Amino acid sequence: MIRFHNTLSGREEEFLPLVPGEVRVYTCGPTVYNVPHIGNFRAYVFEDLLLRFLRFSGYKTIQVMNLTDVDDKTIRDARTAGLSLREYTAPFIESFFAGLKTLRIHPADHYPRATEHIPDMVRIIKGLLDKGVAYRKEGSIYFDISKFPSYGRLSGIDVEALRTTSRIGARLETDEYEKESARDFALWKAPKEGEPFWETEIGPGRPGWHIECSAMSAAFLGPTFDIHCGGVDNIFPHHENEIAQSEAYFEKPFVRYWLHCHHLIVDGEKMSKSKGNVYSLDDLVETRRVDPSVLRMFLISTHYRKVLNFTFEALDQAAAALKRITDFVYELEHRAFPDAGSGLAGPLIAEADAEFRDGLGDDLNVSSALTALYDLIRKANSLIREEKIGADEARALRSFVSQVDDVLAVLPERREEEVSAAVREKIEARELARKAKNWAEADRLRRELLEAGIVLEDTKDGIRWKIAPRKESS
RNA sequence: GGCGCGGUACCCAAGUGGCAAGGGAGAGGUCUGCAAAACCUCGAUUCGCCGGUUCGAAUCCGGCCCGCGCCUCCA
Repeated sequence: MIRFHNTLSGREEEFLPLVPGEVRVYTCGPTVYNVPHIGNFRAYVFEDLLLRFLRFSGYKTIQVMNLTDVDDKTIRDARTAGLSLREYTAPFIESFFAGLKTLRIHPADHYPRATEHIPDMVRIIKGLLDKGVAYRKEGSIYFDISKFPSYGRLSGIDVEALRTTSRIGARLETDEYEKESARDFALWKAPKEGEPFWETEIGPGRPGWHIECSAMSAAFLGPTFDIHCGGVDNIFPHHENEIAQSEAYFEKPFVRYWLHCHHLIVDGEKMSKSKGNVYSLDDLVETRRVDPSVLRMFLISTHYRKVLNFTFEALDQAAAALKRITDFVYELEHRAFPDAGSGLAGPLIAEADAEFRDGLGDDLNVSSALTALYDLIRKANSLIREEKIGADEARALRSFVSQVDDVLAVLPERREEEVSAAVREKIEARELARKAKNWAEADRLRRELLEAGIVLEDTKDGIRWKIAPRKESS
């Protein structure tokens, strides 16, 4: 059984898709006015884990991720740069997709752009006007939240309090607003001098932020779909407003399960430009040479509904944890196993498999799932040591780890295990020195190789070497 | 002020009524020329604090303290 914590109910619920065997998922994507940071990627990695697990569990998945390529900031910055929206956003979109690849995030089925779905949005806005739940004011169109009784259900916000209160108890004079209520939100914004706008049947202008998700999710997934994900900051107002628009227009339930991931903080503090602690993927992977697998391991290993604290020490710990898995795989692939095994590997795998599935099925409890894997590794290593794992069993274990990694996707890409002739010669020279019991020379060469990222292991079956994981440098 | 998340060993982190998972780091040991890898052993009489319920609580209830997030078109 799969259970997810649904923000709508505030508790865990059994997950059953609308159409048996098929899951439709909408994941809030990037606003492409800037290079995405690792906090953004935490959300995408979480969503990737979710989708991978659903497929691992036998579901067919359809995933849509939007690209918000028109909003206030995008317009503002494009204007400053003297570029069109399309020109301005192109490099950020590219950076976003490059990041997905780096972190081995499986591509969504569709990446619709807001600017390419204006007609879909206009249709909904027009419908909302016709139904009387939206109104025009000075060229803009607003959604009237008083016409949507369940407004506030997702976020648990009291609409009455919202109407008169901003933060810290400060009262707002609602009369001063153009909108009829302080918290009515814009569906369509009147054109402003020098800003891009679209000529449409509801008049010239550009879309409000929330409407794109209502329009594009319906276009690809239908008016009702299974899962909608995003960061916790989107619960209010973004997702609350999406529900209002979609349900008021389609008169059908919008999303069945809302899954929100918490934020990533850095050194215990919120990422912010003023603190200078905002990291992009390139800052870590290119500049500091952090292994992308290690970064993914780090991002994945804290439960998605908890705040994740990014520190370089935590990254080192993730690297150590990952190494435990990669060393196990290395052992399975490079050791000479006896022909006959003990028959103990099968039950071990079955047990780990069940625990792994149960763990992730429990609202993506990665800790439990990883424990299943580590338990298997410890027990299997123990059997390997006792020569109780046969060649077939080693293959079965390797295959199980691969299956698990279809979900986690943390094992490094298979590196070409080729090194330069110079390194190869050095390894041989070190072997000769060792055979001659010239320990000083052998150790010196080993140290040199280690600095070049080559780890040597002397086993009773002979020398073997592996490429050390990349270690970040600051 | 409202809504929400969290406080479990040196670090990370599961567990949500019945003897406190797992990973890392650390200590000791086996193996090894030495390492590396691996395995074994050790490690919280205790789960932010104080009360309460219970045969029994990290887990339920009440109160308090601390950290953090959102309530600004920030995932």
